[in-house]
Amino acid sequence: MKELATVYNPSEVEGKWYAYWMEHKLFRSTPDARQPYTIVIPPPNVTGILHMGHMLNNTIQDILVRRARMLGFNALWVPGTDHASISTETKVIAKLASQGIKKTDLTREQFLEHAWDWTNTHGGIILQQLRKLGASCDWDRTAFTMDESRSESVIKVFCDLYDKGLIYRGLRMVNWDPVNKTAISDDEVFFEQEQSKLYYLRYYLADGCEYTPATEGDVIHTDADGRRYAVVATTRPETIMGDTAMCINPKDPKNQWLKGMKVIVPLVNREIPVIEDRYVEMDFGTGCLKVTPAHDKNDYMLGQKHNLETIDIFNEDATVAECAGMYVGMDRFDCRKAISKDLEEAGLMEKVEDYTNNIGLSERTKVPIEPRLSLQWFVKMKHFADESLAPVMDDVIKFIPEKYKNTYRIWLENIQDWCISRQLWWGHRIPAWYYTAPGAAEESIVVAENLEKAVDKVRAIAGCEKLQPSDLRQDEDALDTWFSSWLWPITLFDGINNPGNEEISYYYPTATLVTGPDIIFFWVARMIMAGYEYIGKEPFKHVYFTGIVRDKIGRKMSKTLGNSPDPLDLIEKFGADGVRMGMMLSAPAGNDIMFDDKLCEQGRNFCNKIWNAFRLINGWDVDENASQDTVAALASKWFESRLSATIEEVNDLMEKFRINEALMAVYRLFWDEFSSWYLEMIKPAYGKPVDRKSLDDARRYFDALLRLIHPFMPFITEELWQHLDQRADGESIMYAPMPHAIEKDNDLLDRIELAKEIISGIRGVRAKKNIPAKDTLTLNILGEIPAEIVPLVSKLANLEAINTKCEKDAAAASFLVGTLEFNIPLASAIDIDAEKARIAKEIDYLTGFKKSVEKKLSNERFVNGAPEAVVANERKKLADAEEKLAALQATLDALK
RNA sequence: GGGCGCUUAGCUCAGCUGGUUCAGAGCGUCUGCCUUACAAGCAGAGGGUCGGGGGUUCGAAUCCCUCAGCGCCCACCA
Repeated sequence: MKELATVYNPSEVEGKWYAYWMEHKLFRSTPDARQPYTIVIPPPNVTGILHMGHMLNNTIQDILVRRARMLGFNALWVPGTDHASISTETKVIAKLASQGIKKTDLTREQFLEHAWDWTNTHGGIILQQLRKLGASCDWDRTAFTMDESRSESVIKVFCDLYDKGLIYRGLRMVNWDPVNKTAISDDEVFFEQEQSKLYYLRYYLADGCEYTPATEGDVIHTDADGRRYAVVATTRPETIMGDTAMCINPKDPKNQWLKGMKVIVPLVNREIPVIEDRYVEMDFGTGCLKVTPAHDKNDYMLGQKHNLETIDIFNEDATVAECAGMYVGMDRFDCRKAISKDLEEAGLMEKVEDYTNNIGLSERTKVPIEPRLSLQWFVKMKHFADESLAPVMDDVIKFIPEKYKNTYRIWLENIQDWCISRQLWWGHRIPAWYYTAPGAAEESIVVAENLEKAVDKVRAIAGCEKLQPSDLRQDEDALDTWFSSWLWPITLFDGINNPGNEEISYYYPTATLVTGPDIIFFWVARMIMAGYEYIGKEPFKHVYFTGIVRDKIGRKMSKTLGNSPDPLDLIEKFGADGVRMGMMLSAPAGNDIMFDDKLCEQGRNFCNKIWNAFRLINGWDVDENASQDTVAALASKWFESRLSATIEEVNDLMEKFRINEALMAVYRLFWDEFSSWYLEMIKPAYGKPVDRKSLDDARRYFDALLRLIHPFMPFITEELWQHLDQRADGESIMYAPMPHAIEKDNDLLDRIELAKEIISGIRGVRAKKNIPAKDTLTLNILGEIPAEIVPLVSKLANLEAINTKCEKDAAAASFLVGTLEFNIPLASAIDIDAEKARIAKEIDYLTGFKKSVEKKLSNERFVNGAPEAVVANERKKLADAEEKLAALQATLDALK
């Protein structure tokens, strides 16, 4: 065999094996007789690039898929991308802007052409990057939320829900961006503290209002002319033209006198009623709230509740509208200044205070959001919420970690209808058409999969037989991105267009969804809803929520902070396997991970460890005639059990999705048990050959270890697995079975642990006494150890003799394992004072320990109350302590 | 404001329904080693009264109360 470098070089092998896997279509899955194990990728934004969050997320998915594959499942990981309407449209607009093109100068068709160009050039870069990570996706299935099959499904579902009466068009208060003239979603609004003013405005009682005698506590304002008025505190005086009520808290003692009154909106001189609602905070301002249903979310809620009129006083660009009757055409902020001045001059401004409040700004244009009523499309959620709560609460769909069940439940219990229309072009266009029936005063709506069908539908209506396609006008809006994402696990298998087909029947429900808790509502919950609605089954069995990747001091990774490493640079530096391990080492489910390059370094070091262990085994010459010596035979028997123990542990941990702990278990098995102990046990003397049996055993264990590690570190394990034996072309560790646990010999495991402790004790003496490893020593045991482990201890501790049943030797270095004492006679005299001090210290500790145990045992309530086993155990502790103390005392006495 | 969660070694975290796998792991630190697989390594060592206080119990890192600090989600007071 050819000589291997002492350092593993990932870049030399990773590309090679990925190409090999692709060439032999090893990621490919089609339905067959095996059990399926399916994961659908949370589709990244089509124009996005790989960041650390993706690394974490996709590493986990790959680990799960690769493991399932080796466990004999027909494992499928479906990749794809999301059209991400808002984000992509924003990027395209920005790109056009840099070329001096405004979106408003383009037709919808022209814009979409640019968007598709952009998508096709930048699209899928992220999927290419995933390959560097080793992602074992079935690339032949790569999907896009806006490709033909997915689009068709989305439109079908829209029509279906509309026909079922679950989609409707209605008014809703949206976050309006007056610059882009579009509604934006809540998550695109960010809040900032702003120094603003609180204006106190006079609302005079309307003429003819019966005066209500003041009750105690009433705060009644009267001006110089004796006219009574209420005072309203507002940050937005420019909206008074839209006032349709004043609201007080019915329990507010200050404002009892206002009950049932009407007041006059200042400057506007319109009468509005005083309404009562507990929503109003009595302590804020004067306890009087002006209600402007068209321009505030809560006011809208009040308006609905109390049947108030809604006056929309702003245009799309947030200038004052015609219907306001005054300040028409003025920008909202100019209007605020003007109106404030006019109020002041009219004596209607009581006072102005400085005030700090949170104000919502558009993430895109940084201008304050204008809450605005507009006609939007909605999905009724009640029906869906009812169906999708129980499966999660009953663990039909298991959330990991479980705490998110709560979050999920609370959201569902307070669910609001889902606004699915967006004033965007990039996305699935809403399949609704408007037409005016002959003689009708208003437009009607028809929903259909396409224009042709829409026309057919319209013509079927009496009186509309002669309408032409050109008489129909399609809705301009696009659907919310999530309206395609929520179908993802279904549409990937064509379950909408082709219900009950082989693929959907086989791959659905999928096994595990790996995603972030931030999209539990947007995506996870809605997939569950769609799953039950369209397939009648849950979309996945498990949802594994990852944490957020932060930097090592806990800050979120962000472009502006520049604290986010480029994943590809990391792979370049540490190898994909090293980075994967680095990601996984500190990533318990649901916890944020503090990412540190150091962790990747640890991963890289582990690769190197594996590499060198292979070099060792690989370099041994075999003596075909030699038989296995007792130490190697024992080591082999032991390691088989030790391996099984970890296999069991890993199985258990993986089942609980404690992936980082599983990885750590494997890491320690390989590094400590296999490399530091097993290989040292069987290692032939320098220059000597190894016997055939020992080599075969070692290679067999190494093979098993590679398989155990492969899901975590696919590249190095493939490389070495291929080196380990002659493999046929197309053969891969990817399909080698995951090792199974055999029945463990627990007594043997205990005996070897004892041997290890003795060896460590001897090494400890060497370290303390500065005795080089190559100097042989004699070990005297004041008792016995199992004969079986004697040669093993002798070999690893480099002993020339082991004597049992020895007498105490005052001149020897000593140590205890359990209650058994070991002496090592030393050539040079031991430092008696130091030794005495050490032993005295130990006696001190043990005496204290003994006392506490005795105290416990002399407590009748403990002896009577505690379980038998616990009491027996305490007795043993006491006996052991006494034995140890006696031994130590004897040593101490001997030293004197 | 409502809800959820966290606080254990220098750092990142395990410790399930209270009692030998209860004080653990990895990394880091310290000491000694270039020992012929690996210095990206080997051997050894030190390190925490489990956030503070109180309670329940024979017994509490573990259960209850309380205080302090941190984080997340939702709703955001005009």
